[in-house]
Amino acid sequence: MTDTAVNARQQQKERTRSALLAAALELSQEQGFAQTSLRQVAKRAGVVPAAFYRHFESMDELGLALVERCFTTLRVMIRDAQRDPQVFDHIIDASAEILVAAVKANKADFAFVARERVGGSEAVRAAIRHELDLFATELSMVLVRLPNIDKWSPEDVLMVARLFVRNMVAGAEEVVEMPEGRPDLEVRIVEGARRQMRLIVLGFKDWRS
Amino acid sequence: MTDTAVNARQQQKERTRSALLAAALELSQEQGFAQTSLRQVAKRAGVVPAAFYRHFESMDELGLALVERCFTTLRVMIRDAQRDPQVFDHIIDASAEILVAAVKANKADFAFVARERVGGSEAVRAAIRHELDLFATELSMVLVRLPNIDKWSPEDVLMVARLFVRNMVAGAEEVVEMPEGRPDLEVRIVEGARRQMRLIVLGFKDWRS
DNA sequence: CGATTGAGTGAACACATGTTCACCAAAGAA
DNA sequence: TTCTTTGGTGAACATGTGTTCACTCAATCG
Repeated sequence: MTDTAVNARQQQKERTRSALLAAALELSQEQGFAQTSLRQVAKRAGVVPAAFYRHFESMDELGLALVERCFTTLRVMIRDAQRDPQVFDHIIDASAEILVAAVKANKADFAFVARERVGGSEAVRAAIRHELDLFATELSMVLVRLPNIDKWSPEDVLMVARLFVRNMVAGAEEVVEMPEGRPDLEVRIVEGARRQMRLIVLGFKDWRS
Repeated sequence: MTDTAVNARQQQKERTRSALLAAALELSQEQGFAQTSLRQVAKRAGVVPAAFYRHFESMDELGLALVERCFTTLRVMIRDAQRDPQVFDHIIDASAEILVAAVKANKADFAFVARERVGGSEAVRAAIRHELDLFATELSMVLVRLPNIDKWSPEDVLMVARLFVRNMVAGAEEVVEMPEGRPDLEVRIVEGARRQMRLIVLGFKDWRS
């Protein structure tokens, strides 16, 4: 048999595994991951508590799987955005809108990352920080191709990449906390984020050391 | 009797109240406020669980009291720093060191604010966000006296104030998460924060609209 | 086909939680 | 002094928790 066989056994297992992940993500959005219990997750996934252990050793392991899944989603999105040349040309002006659109489309994922980045368990926190660091490194490889920056030292490029990531996370937090059905607030957030990005970029050409 | 009378009754009450607050702050630092139970707080404060209710209606109310206390501490610190004219003259270069020193001196308070700002209960989160907004407003009144900025629109000044507060919070988070006894990491954080601030400031003179 | 594997069950456990209640003893008021 | 107020006690409660165990029964294997 092929390893992507229509193996009903594995298929069913994968289905309840995603049900557990989805349930955990939902509950995290409602009350935070740390306040979410194994039993709640199992119940919402339509499964008995003991069955949880067939898929994860503990809630911590479930949390790490969730982090991984969120960042894969996120990474694909950023990659697609970068591929669009029009976006790359106006990277600063566009990035604010892209961010808001991305966050809105995957609100649950971003909410999880934003909340558990600082509030969650030690293991989950460390995993998220690591992923964000990776992000900053990737971003610095994009930034180094921008005018003015191309002559900076690698440390400075990384510094400004971190500054961007930090403000993206903060922007994501704002969108996540945004009440439902308030498009006026949304444009305010986009506008504020864009201005902050532009202000930062303005300093590029005068940066030394 | 005067209202600051050596009233043994009130005195004792106030003492166990602070014991409860201190216990809650300690436990928050170890495991997060949301994961801290009423019984744990009572036990560490050396009191029976039922006694908790003589001081707070719920853990949520205790959390709000903690937020208030943290920000009063913080406000005093910033006010003292502003009063020093030497600091005000080199506000940007100094602010990074001040921040790190302040965070290190009141690590528990800052850790609480940083964590519960996004991970805590709805009520606690709202309270912290409100206090931080107040902070940004206060800061904008300081910033408006700086060269270049004095002609900006009020919205733009507030925007840059928010940018600063956001990065201060992020810097505080870094210090809080910093492992014990790693002074090398500390200077890296100070240096990084200072560079980011300087980069932002560089944009001031070219800002328009 | 019969044997085996393994995802999901349901009950039980030992414990921690928030909240209540009647009670106590000391501080303060009369 | 006696009476009242009140911060703190200890026991009890109902409920939610993580984890275990022997079990079923359908999909898979030989």
